[in-house]
Amino acid sequence: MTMSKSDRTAEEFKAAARRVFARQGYSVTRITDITAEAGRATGGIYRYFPSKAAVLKALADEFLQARRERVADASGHGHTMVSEQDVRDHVQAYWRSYREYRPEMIAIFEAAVSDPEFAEIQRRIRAKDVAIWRTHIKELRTHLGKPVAESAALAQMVVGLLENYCYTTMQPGAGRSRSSVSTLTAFVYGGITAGS
Amino acid sequence: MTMSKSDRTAEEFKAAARRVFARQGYSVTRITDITAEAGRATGGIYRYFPSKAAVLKALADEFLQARRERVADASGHGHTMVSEQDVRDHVQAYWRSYREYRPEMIAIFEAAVSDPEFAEIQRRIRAKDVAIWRTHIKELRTHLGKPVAESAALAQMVVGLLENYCYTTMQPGAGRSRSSVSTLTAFVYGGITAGS
DNA sequence: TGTACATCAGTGAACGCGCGTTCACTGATGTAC
DNA sequence: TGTACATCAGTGAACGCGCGTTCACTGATGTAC
Repeated sequence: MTMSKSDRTAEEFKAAARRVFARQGYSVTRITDITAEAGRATGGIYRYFPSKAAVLKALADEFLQARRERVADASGHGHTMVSEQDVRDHVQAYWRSYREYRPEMIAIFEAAVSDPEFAEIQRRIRAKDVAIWRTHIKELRTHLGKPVAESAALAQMVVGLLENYCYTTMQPGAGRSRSSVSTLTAFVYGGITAGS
Repeated sequence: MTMSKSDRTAEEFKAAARRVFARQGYSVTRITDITAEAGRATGGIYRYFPSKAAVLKALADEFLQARRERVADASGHGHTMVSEQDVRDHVQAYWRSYREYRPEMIAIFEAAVSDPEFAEIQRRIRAKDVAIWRTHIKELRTHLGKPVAESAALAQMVVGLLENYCYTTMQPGAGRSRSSVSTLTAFVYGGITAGS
């Protein structure tokens, strides 16, 4: 894992972009904000990234890669989803992942509004989360002897709720937010175990 | 309520903007898309609206006005919130309102990403919904003998869930979506009656 | 260790594209007599 | 009803601003001998 000078500069630009996105979001960020944050001249970033969107694309790809590895790890451990505590673990995992990748989440979210490429990336991220939750919800509802037919819709709601809540409470400019994992867990658990 | 020719043209521009927003959203919409949709020359819209944002502002104000009247009406009827059916009524009201004002909701949502004025409008809309739901959740939880302390957080989650779900399922370009009021109601009811 | 040359990272002023906005003009509608 | 003039809605080509992107140049690092 040795790194050329060139690689390091690219990393610095990415890191600077992350910091700027965290501070002010993606849409209002100018390419000069990123280069200034990196302490470099405007044109320099184009040696490493062909466009502003490409910088975010690189960050998004790293996030996707990291998540793939994380999911691969987790699936080996034979987790089950049968209790509220299990739900809590997953809610907490989502919350933490969102907080860790907050700049990416915010930026992808904003970019998706006007750039179809990021809309697609966002759709993929969501779809993966929904698929995971659907499996878990099926398991939990089976365990509780409840019908399983609505699992897909419930999963979509859970993911929507988590995404919206994290996005809203971790907005750029919002103060540091206390974790609301407990209340969130209660709500999600109540929601997915409800009905018939 | 008589309308001058001038008033009518302004209305036509607003109606055209609504249609365009519904079709393709706000961010990617160019002022020429709106004027073309209205069947007029580019410059004409500036006789009635000082800017592109002002067109959306006018639509947003109409929405806010309509909602104020609707809330005033409803509060006279002495609604209560003690059963799942009551929750369903409110979920359905949200769903229908969102569908009726879909162009405004989508456009305000998108505009909020880069324009602080619309971020503030969106915040106001949300805050009002949260306040209403908080009252209702308190009532319901009191009725069920459950602690009321988390009502504000729960209300925020309900509104976030509803907003996200409506936005996602009513995206421009998404096919006509069946109403999911039943599943949504079950989830929300389960969520807000959960805990202790 | 020192000199000459090549390569390459980095600079920042200038460019140019997209798009919101303007404005000189036109044609229609209204008013006076 | 008809003519002359004023007003005002509407036109669309041109303007100009913001910002992403380019490119001729500079200074630093690497290589050969």
